Order: sequence, then structure tokens, then C-alpha cells
Amino acid sequence: MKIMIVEDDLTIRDMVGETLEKWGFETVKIEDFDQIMQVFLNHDPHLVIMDINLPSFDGFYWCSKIREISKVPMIFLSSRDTPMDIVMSMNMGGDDYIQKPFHMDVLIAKINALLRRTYSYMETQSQTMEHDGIILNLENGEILHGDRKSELTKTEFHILKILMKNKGIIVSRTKIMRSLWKNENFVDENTLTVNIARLRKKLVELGKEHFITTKKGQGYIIQ
Amino acid sequence: MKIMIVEDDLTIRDMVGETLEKWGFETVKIEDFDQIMQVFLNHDPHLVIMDINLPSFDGFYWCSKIREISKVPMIFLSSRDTPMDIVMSMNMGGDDYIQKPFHMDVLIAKINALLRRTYSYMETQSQTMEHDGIILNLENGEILHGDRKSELTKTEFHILKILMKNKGIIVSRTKIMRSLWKNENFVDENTLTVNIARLRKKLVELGKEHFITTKKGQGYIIQ
DNA sequence: AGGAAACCTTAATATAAACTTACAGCTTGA
DNA sequence: TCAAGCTGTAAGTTTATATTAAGGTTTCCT
Repeated sequence: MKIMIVEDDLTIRDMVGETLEKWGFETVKIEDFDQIMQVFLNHDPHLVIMDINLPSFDGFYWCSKIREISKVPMIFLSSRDTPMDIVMSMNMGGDDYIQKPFHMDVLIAKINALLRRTYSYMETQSQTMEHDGIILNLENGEILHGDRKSELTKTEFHILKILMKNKGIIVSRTKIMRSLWKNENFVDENTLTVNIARLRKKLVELGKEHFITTKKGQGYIIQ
Repeated sequence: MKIMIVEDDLTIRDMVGETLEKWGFETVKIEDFDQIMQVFLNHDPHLVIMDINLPSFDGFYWCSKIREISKVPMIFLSSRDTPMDIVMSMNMGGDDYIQKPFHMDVLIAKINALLRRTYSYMETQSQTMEHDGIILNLENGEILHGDRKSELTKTEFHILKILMKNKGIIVSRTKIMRSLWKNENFVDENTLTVNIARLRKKLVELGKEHFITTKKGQGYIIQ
């Protein structure tokens, strides 16, 4: 499990990082606070530890930026502990709040509890997604329709998964592109179009037309 | 959402129950502490609030009993607050820990955060705005009226959203135009008129006339 | 009532977003 | 090392939708 640490106090950052590694977690520490989003997109961590007081923008700001694109579990750290701070943290999309100074044992226990809550269902979670007769096998990237099946490439699979996960909701092209190519922001806009076309072609070959709808100027939707 | 409260102090139990109900939660309060498992099985709550100090068996015991059969989210309450208590709570399968005495705001915030995390599908329940029978779906840009529906383009959607957000208030044409076209101040005044017309046409097709009223010289209003 | 803003209607036109098709660089594995 | 399939690029095309244009209403003030 990979944990991203956003904390400007070097002592705390190192201590937390070291302890987490001792516990077998992989850590990603933010050093340049202008690069938070890029680092997040690059590493796609399983959990984020976020200090509230940071240089320039604060932890709440970065939380809401991350929440625009991800539901990653997040624990706030802060030396203040009025009820308002706690309520604020939760309302911004945080999952827990720990007051500094804290015992590492407590942090570890809370991280474990939150990871268990977030990812445990994954084991029992069904290995397929279904919508309107199309079954997407998450294990091997196959799509089924009736008795016909087809294999998707990595990119096609990724696109279909994100669209099916958001069925009934318009997913913008930039959101898909960010999710596919992280911060390699030099990939052509058209690359997505081509991949969508390839995916659609396979769906049509299975006898499924109009599965992905284009919302011009807005994105794509499965409904 | 149904919340089970396991707390022997009558004052706290009632206060928590009352507040939760004020927030729209259904509550199940334990009165007979030999019946915890039966009540749990009967009601199948979405979340459990568990005091640690209870008559006969303590909260940890009941937590582990419940964990044998369910992954229901659980928040512990206790007046003690050594790191050990917190760590213990988490390790027993709890999701959070609140020290007594606590602010109800904090409890509510933690409950909401935990429910959000556990039943994340709640977030996918569609976000809408409603006024006078017209429902605007913010996630797929559709408008509904009774059983009829219509799809909006990006511009139409933007206009309707800004008008519904300001329902009962006159929104000036310049305000709408600035919001739509930012600083491209070279777009024709009439462009807005045409888009309003198209939007109205779709509303009429749904059987809704006079939804957007023109206030000559002032702007448009939905009332 | 008369006139002029302000706004509406309809239809033609322009445009940017998305699509199609073809191709070439890679990777992978036989 | 060569074939097969994946992936991104390029160039040209289509199309949904915004914009323009031109003439028609409504509203409101004197």
C-alpha cells in the first residue's frame, strides 16, 4: 500500500515516513508544494496524510483539488483541535483527523482502519461490471454481450471502466485523459478520440450500437 | 440511513438519538444490553455507535461479536482517551473513536464521513436542481418534466443552471453573457437571445410554458 | 397613439469538437 | 528476427452546435 505524505515540517515528515516504511508501507513525500497534484497523479497513492497548515495553499485547498478527481482516503493532521477544525476536515472530504502531537501508534491504527474500510470490500467485490447487456470482466479485460465476446486492449479497458463506473454521468474528455495519461500532458487530444473509436468498433462487432454517447463539448456518457 | 446506538448513559443516549433524528437519521437505541445481537440482526443498521464502558460485557466484546457477522461501520465512544484505547478500538475492528465529552457537530461530521466512505454509491446518486416540476440533472445535462425528458447542449445547460441557481432573482443578460463567454466580449448580444429561445423551445416541448420570464431591460427570471 | 429600444424568430452560415482512416514506431513473444 | 498487435500521430472529413443576419414582435415611455 502506497501512502502520500503532505507535511512541511521536516521532522514530522521524516518520522512519519520512517515509521510507515517500518510497517511495510510504501511512502511518497511531498517536497515541492507546487507539485502536489502532479505527484498525486503520478503515484496514485492508496491513502493521503495531509497537514492543514502548509506554505501558500492549505491542506483543505489541496484536499478539495484531489477530491475533484479522486476518492482516495485522506487523514488530516493539525496542531489545532477545535471542534470546528475537525468538522471542517470531514466536510471537505477528509476521513479522519489527528491532532499534533500524536502517537505513531494511533496514526498507524487509524491508517489501518481506514485502509481496511476502503479496500477490504475489494476482495469480495464482484469481478465484473454490467450495464445494458454489456459485461466487462475486470480480471482479463474482456467484454461480453450475449454469447459473443471480445478482448480489450489496456487503453480501451481503462476507458470503458471509467465510463461504466460513472454510468449516467457525463465524463469529460480531460478527466479521461488525465486518468489515462497522468501528467504526460503532451499526448494529442485526438489520441483519445481514436481510442474511443476503437472501443466503439469492438462494441458494434458484439452487436451493441450507441453504447457510448458523445456529449459534444462536455464529454462521453453511458446511460 | 439507520444508526444503532449502544450507550448505557441515558442522558447521552437520548441526546445523541435526538440530534441524529434531527439530521434525518433513523435511530435504534439499545435498552436491554442482553439483546444487542438480536436488535442488530433485526434492524441491520448502516452504522453503529458503541460505548466502551457498558454493564456486563464491554463495547470491545460486542464489536468483535458483530464483526463475526458484519462489516458495519462502527464508531466507539469513551471517556478515556489514552493512545492505547484508541489503538485498541481500531484493532478490534472499529472505524473511529470519539472521546467524551464531545461536540455533537463532531460526531455528526464523523458519521457523515464514515457513511460517505462506506456507502460511496451515495455520492453517485444524481445531483439535481428542481423548480416547479422541472428537474435539471447536473450530471448528464438532462431536463425532466413528469415522464418526459430532453437533453440540453452545453450552452443551454449553463444558462438554465445559472437561472435556477438564482431562482426568484432577476439575472441580467450581461451577467449570463459574462458567465458564458468570460472575457470574449466580442460575441453578439443576439447569441444569448437565440440560446434562450432554444432552451425555451425544449421546455415547451416538455409541456412547460413560461418557465423563463423576460424582464425587459433587466434580464431573465425563474419564479 | 407613435416610435424606439429591447427582445424574439427563423434560417443560413461558420466553427470547433469529434470522427475516420491510414500509417509508423514500439513491444512482445514465437 | 520477424510477425502480430498495441499505441499514438497526422491529415482530411463530418457534424453538432454556436453564431450571424435580417426581419418581426412586444413593451414601454412621452
